[in-house]
Amino acid sequence: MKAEVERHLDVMREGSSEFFGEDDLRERLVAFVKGGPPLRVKLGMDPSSPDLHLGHTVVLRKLGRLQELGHTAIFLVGDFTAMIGDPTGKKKTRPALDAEQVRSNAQTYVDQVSHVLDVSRAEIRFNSEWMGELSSEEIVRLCSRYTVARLLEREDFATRYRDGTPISVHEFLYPFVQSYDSVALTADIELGGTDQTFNLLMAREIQRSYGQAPQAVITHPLLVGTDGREKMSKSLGNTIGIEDSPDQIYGKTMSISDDLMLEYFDLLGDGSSGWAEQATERNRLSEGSGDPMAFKQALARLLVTRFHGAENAHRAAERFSSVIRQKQAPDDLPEIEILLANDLEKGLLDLLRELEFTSSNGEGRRLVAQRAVQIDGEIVEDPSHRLGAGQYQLKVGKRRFARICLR
RNA sequence: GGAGAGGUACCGAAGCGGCCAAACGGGGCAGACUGUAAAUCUGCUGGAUCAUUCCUUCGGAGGUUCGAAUCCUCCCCUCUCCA
Repeated sequence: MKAEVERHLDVMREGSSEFFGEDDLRERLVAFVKGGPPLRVKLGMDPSSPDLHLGHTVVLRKLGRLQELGHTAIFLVGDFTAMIGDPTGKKKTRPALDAEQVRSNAQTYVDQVSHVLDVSRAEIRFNSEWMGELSSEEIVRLCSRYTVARLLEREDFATRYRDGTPISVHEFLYPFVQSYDSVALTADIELGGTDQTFNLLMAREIQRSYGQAPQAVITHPLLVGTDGREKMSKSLGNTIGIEDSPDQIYGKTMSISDDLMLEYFDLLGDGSSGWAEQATERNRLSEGSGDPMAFKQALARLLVTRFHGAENAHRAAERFSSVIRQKQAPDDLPEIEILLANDLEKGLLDLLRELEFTSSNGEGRRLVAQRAVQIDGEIVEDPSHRLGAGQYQLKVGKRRFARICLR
């Protein structure tokens, strides 16, 4: 009995950063193990960008594992909240989204989440469900439960206030809404990134003021983006997306720094078979021995496998080694047919733009001048180069290839 | 309501009548190096043409000037202090 409770707590702690309210939770766990109701575990996400990435999966995996222990996984889509725009960690006001955008993002979220979580057994909720109903009177009452001074304790607000960066009043509302979500869902546990600590803790107080037992809060370290600097985020363009192709996931993973790859391994690994096998190698690397490249390849394969299966992971690995390492064009490039106009020739710069390799002729000229453009393996020197009818292999930079047929 | 400060390219930030398509840093792209990297070094980084030149851009709209991102007027937005 006791061991069972500890087992649950261990899973909760694993890979986490901080755990608040553990003692209260233990009591509820004991009740659960004795046949009581499962704990309600909340994880909320804003459908502000349509794509989920590896950063989101850290916490999603945790939700999935708690689900496997028999608890209720609640995936909350913050469709109402997205219209406010989460100010967390932001240096300036985040643009609010319109209802249309939010709805379509929300739908793709649920689809994507199904890669990491058993959606059929989870409770999928939208906070517009209750927030849309809340009267102005109730909103004002909700706001009376917390003070401005306490909101300003938040690092991001404090910084912006001090630096004179604008803070709109509606941004103050965000943590209230998020807290109210916990009330509406009667959450026992809420998961989130460390950047959400404030919001998550505030929910405990709001729950208490509504006469509910406060939720436990488990925060997790933020996954650093592929740039190795900032947290992974779509707007910073440093993500590895759940919906990325096998080649993209593999290639992006290979491009991260050695330091970062260890962090990825630790945060993204879930102790399942493939990961466990690499654990000893991982320890060898942190001691300075071992083969970093082989390890990174293993990591890349594990990640591709998770989202696309072992078969695709194997193919991605092979393609990577021939295309990038041996600088060969991929052999399964689709051929693109382009019809020639009546002059029977096509200017290289126009062609590059049609393939969307460049966005202007200036950029094309630059690439030619930088000796980055190859046709059939030959570096092109002349930007005004013209191509007649025929088949060509085009290479731009390190990894942009095209097989074209001009007719 | 009063008094100041400010809005510059993807971001940060100089410029304050012509030499400004606009310094510098970051980011991005390319090349070298490498283990695929990272770090480092070099170059490029509004558009059309590349020979000159032309077009669009410095919150918005007007105006003054041969000529404005730079001066004037009005408007919009942000910040600070005081009420």
